[in-house]
This record gives sequence, C-alpha cells and structure tokens, in this order.
Amino acid sequence: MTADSSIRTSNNQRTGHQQTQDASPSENICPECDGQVVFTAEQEYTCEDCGLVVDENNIDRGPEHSRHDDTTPRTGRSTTPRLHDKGLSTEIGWENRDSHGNTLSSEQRSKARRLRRWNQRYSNRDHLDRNLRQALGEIDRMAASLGLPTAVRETASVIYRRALEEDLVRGYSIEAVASAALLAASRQHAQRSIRELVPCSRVDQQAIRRAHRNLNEELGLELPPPDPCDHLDRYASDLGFSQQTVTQAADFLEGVKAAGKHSGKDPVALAAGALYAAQLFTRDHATQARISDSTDVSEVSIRKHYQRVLKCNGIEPATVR
DNA sequence: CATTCGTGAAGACGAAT
DNA sequence: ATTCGATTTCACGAATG
Repeated sequence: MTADSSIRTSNNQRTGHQQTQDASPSENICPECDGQVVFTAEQEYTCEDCGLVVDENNIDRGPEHSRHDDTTPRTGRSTTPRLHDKGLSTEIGWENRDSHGNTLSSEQRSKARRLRRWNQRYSNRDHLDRNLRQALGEIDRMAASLGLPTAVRETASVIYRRALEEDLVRGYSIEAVASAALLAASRQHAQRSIRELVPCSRVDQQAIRRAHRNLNEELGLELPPPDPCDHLDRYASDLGFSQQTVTQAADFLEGVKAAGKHSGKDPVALAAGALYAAQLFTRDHATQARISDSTDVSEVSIRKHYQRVLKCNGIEPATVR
C-alpha cells in the first residue's frame, strides 16, 4: 500500500545512471546464478536467467501495520552501497574480454565468473543488505499475518541481525532463519507456538526447527520453557469460553506443572486438554471435535491430555459428568 | 444420532550413541 | 547417521447417552 510509493524514491537516483559507462559487476551480474541483470520496463533490476529481482525494494510484502514507521527499525536505507569501499575493491568487468579486448576461452570465462561471484559476495556489503531486507520482509509479513505486536517484530529483527553478524545463516535458507527468529521472539514474548507459525512461513516445520535450534545454541538465546498457559486465552476466546473456564484451566495446568507432568508434551495439546477439562466444570460447552478444530490438536491427544490433567489434580475422569 | 472412548500402526521428535 | 523411547496422529470400531 503505502510501502510501494514511498519505496521507489530511494531508487530513482540509480535509474539515472543506468545508461552511463558505469558498469560495475554488482549491477550486471545476478548474485544467485551469475546471469545477466537487466533493467526492465517495470523499473526493476531483474536477472534474465533466474528471474531474481535485484531491486531490493520490491521484496517487502504485506501491509505495514505500525502507524509510525520511524519507530520500527527497518533495514538501513542502503545509504551509499556503491561507495562503501571507497573504490578500493577489485572490480572484474562483466564483459568476457581480457585487458586487450580479446574474448576469453570458456575455461577462462568460468574462472572469471567464479571470481566475480566471490568478489561480489565477500567484498561487498550488498548481499548482506539484501539478505537482511528479505529476512525482515519475511518477518514482517509473517508477523502481520499472525497479528503480532510490533514489539515481537522488533525482537525478531534484532535476533536476525545478530544471526547475520555471526554468520549463522550459512546452510539455512533466509526464510528458515527469519521464521526461527520470529519463533524465538515469539517465545520470549509468550506469544505463539511453532504450530501457528508454520502455515505463515514459506518453509516447512523441520527447517524452522533446525534453524531455531541453531540460533538457540549459537546465540545463547535464553528462552523460557514453553508454557501451556500462554495459549489459554487465545483458544478460549476462539471457542467463546468464559473467563471462568480459562481460570479453571489455568488452575488445572498449575496442578499438572506441580506434578511435573508437563515436560515433553506439546504445550498446545496440553492447553487444549486443560480447556476441555475445565469446560466440564463450567457453563461452557464444547466437544472434543470443536476444540480440536480450534487448536489443531487431534481429538485423541485432547482425550489423553484432559484425563492426564484431571488426574494430576486428583480427579478421576470417570467421575465427571 | 452425536459424542466419547480405546487401540494399533505409523510418523515425528529430542536425546543419546 | 542411526537408534531409541515417548508423544502425537490417523483410522477405526465400540460404548455411552
């Protein structure tokens, strides 16, 4: 929405240079596949081979929810990406010709291509910028889709930046690390579980878990152990339960924790079970199937958990209702 | 009839090797 | 990388009301 119009401006000065003799590798070679990057009619830098849109501003998807953008630390407005090394770096021309203008053999061409790639990847801050932009875009998109407050997004951004600084992204996809960062932030803020994150993410659950674990270990994130109580309110309101039921469920969960029977269990499943158990004692009513629908926990697990919950609180399941 | 309960096979997970 | 134990899910039929 507003993002589109505001974003274009930063790129305008670049378009002016397009047709000049200024042909640095970073403007002509795709960072992904080494194909030719062309300036398209859509005002974007696009790779002819793989279609990658190099225009970093085009990555941001999803609505911007915060009312004051300046309070949200977005990625830096690529200040002077082309002057960062003050012209000291080696540049390898994109034309496959040597210094005498002779064309290169295919062997030499591939060598030059490799050199270009490495040179660009590691001598130049552009790819970090682009990585960060894409990641923050993903984080924003997922957070918006989950309706997470900006505080969580900010935490996720900070975590991702640290991951990038410490080179923890290697071997993981940007989306996976971005998802993992959001999950970690979400955990710190007692917000959402991985189950809810997965449908918003572009990568599967395993990838998120792997990246999340890596982040945890390498970054020394001190995440509180998952607490089933964190999910009570959301699902209860989803089911239209009264506060009384929530309180009862929280009570039950305390009993489970006191009995030490909560570890190793899926916290969402435990919360679902506690809600079913609590509902047996209040005026709210829901079938196992309905709770299963809301929570994405199978009916079987709800059964097992609500019975466990009751037992931990000294109630025999058979004596209820 | 709707709901709940229990079971066995199969998959996914964390931890340990 | 594989193996292990515990947990979760799926598909089903039985029991309950």
